[in-house]
Amino acid sequence: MSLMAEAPLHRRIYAALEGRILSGELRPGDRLPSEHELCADYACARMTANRALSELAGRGLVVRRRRAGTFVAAPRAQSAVLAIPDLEAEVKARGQAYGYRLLSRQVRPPMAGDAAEQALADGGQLLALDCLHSADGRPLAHERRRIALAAAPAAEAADFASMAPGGWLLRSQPWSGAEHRITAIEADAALADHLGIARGAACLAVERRTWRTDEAGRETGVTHVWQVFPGAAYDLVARFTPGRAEGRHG
Amino acid sequence: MSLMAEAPLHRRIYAALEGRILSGELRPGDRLPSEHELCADYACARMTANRALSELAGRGLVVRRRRAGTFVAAPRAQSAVLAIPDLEAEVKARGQAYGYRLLSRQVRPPMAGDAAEQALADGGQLLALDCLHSADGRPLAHERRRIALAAAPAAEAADFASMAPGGWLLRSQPWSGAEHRITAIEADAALADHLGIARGAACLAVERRTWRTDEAGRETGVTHVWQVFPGAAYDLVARFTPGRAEGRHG
DNA sequence: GAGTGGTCTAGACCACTTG
DNA sequence: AAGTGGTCTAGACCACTCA
Repeated sequence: MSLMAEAPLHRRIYAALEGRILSGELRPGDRLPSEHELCADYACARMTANRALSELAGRGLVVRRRRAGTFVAAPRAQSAVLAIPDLEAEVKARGQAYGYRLLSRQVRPPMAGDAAEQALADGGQLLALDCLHSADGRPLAHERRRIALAAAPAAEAADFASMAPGGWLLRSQPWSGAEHRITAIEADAALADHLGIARGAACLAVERRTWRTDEAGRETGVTHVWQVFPGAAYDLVARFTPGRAEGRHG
Repeated sequence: MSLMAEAPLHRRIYAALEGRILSGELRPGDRLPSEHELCADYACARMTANRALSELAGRGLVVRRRRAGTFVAAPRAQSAVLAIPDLEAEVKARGQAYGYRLLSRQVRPPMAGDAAEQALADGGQLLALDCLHSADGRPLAHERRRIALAAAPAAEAADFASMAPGGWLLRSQPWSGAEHRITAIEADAALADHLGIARGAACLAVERRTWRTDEAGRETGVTHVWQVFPGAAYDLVARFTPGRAEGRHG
């Protein structure tokens, strides 16, 4: 029935096995055909069958064990690909006018009581920015940004009065890992004022920590940001598939 | 210096190239060595170099174009792997006592005004559940669950008075895709009562839609759930790496 | 001990695309 | 037209581990 007969053989094998797993015909713990059996079934070389099975394993749908065989992976994990967009690109992609305003800028050492700043700067200087993003003139997010100047010295000369730090960092600073924390908070007086909402209104807060790993495997903090969105104005959307998360960005 | 000399060759090639990208030595748009050049550099067969480059492409770090070559991918996308755990497993993993209570259960057709229910049931019957999850006796989440009985007929006989529907569905119902929507809301009177918080308090709301794709590529809705967490009691954490998202679930 | 997956080789043909 | 990646073959040796 399918018009996909032109697909590469390794992909057809992959798709056939994936279909049997996703449909429930093969259940967690069930054994898949061995590479040898697939070679016979599809009249192909072992590398071709291997590639299909390896890709299933890479996506977490199956587990491969020497001597034992290939098995459908455990109860499918709940992991999702969450798109956390660059705000400027996101707003423009929706056809709205993007606005940006720098509220404050300081170069200073980390504050004594702030563990996050201490961890980021590790004794060095910090660039501390507060700024506001808007879409079609309506406040979209308040951003509290900290950049470790030891890791990104060029940030000190960058013109963050006219350019949001997120996009600049993304374009110019390599990074190797990051962590998000998403939570709901109530707007305090300052946030309510900046975002034009009632004090106590529910907001979505996204905290992001970004680091770089050097050759020796040591992690160096690059930036730390808290973005707060009015709850009514912003959703985060995540798509996911069984097993290891998979998705396109863009 | 590294003690990783025992790693497979394709992985060493992969790691070397990944390091040059993540360190910033190779910048977006830069060209990587061709497969032929890597063969010469590492004294290996072309398939081995191909595997390293293919894996980089699979993770979104590079883009490969015939005749042109392999290039560092565009400005690294902001996509993260978000772990959205099965609540029971998550609570128990934290060493807390998990509690579950069914608040209401109905088998009925979709409600006239509810587009989400219409889309899920498509004329068929619906199992509508409201329930409450708790950790160490404190309310953790209110769950409003809808299950399409056409897609999961076994749900009608399942004992959701003593067992949360999420885990049962995950274990017994195959699925092929899902979508999350995360937002901040203020607790209404009923939510405040169930969760033991003040009316108007900020809450994290996670809406999840899960579907199954059949052989013909048609999507059939399986379940739709809204989970609401007290903002102060729950965070979602996402980890990510440049390019295509990658992560472990567990 | 036998069968599995993990890796690798040294070729091959093809499609595509770009210089 | 030439060089690139995409795919595939028909072998090979090894490590592991389960029966």
